[in-house]
Amino acid sequence: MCEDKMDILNTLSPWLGKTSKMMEALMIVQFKKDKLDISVKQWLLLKFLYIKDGQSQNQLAFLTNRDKGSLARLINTVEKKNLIARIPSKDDKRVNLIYLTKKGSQVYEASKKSLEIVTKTLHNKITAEEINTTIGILKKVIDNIEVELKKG
Amino acid sequence: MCEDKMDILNTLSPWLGKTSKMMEALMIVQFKKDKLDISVKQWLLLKFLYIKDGQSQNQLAFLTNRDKGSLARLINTVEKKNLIARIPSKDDKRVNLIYLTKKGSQVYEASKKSLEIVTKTLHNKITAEEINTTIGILKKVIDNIEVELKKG
DNA sequence: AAATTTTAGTTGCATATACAACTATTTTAA
DNA sequence: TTAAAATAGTTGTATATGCAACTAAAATTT
Repeated sequence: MCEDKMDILNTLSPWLGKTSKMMEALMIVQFKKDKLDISVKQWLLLKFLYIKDGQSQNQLAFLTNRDKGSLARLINTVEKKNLIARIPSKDDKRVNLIYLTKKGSQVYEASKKSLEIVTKTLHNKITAEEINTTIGILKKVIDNIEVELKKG
Repeated sequence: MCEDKMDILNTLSPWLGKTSKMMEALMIVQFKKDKLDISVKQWLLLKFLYIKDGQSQNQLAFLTNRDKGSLARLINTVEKKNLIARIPSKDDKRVNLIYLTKKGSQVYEASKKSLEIVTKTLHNKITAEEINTTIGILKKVIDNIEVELKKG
């Protein structure tokens, strides 16, 4: 049956990349239609802040799976657009707490409508069970990698 | 049952990104262990050329799901390492045909061992059927997006 | 055959990323 | 309590990406 010939790197991996890229493209198209001048990565940052305001850069780097340096620059970009603000923590002078500005909050609220449309497109002919199944398998892949990377 | 609350953007999407990122990290670690001085994107380019040598930049951009400008620069980087060479096509003076150099071929051959190790790690507790299921669902997502993007 | 359109590739610009070296501050240990 | 180690964030460097404007060449129209 040749089941052992299956190879995640040659089969699954390209589809993961393509799906991510196309989902991002679709979101960008919708954001542009709705006159939202933000990228998907910027949007994701707003989303985490909308859920919980005043998080440190470190926490946000963890949540967004990003290098802290990379996150610092993403924050620079979004801060220049006046969507977020860095407020130094009083408890720990090393820490910046990041807050949504009024404008940032408004932009995120506005993005919800765009995302609803995108979500509707994505879900055609796909069940919640299928999504859960997929996530379960991806978690197993991630777990395998984490175990391996911890070995050193 | 709340099945209708499922949302690909909030649930599946982060896992796609995280899995891709971690697979890439694992490959980089293995490449470094094996003294291979290439990135995963560079490796992918070599892979497509190893399968079929002498492809145009346009073809390679399509295969790797990249913008042609982005691919041109990726080729610059890999060409500087003397792993590939641009050869102007004689039939069509606009076209560059990209060939693996001897060194490029050797590097790709060497990478196979690294990839075998990575593949072994990834496949722990995962069946071929699960991989196929996942790919099937991702294809449905991609199909939904393609239909939507073609609408304009 | 000349004019137009399409195609292949390059380049400028903005965004995004990882890694490593660095500063400043806080925590832990001696 | 001073020295060492850990932590938060910034910055330099290299890689990578998309979009749009551009050049050169080929294909199509007229």
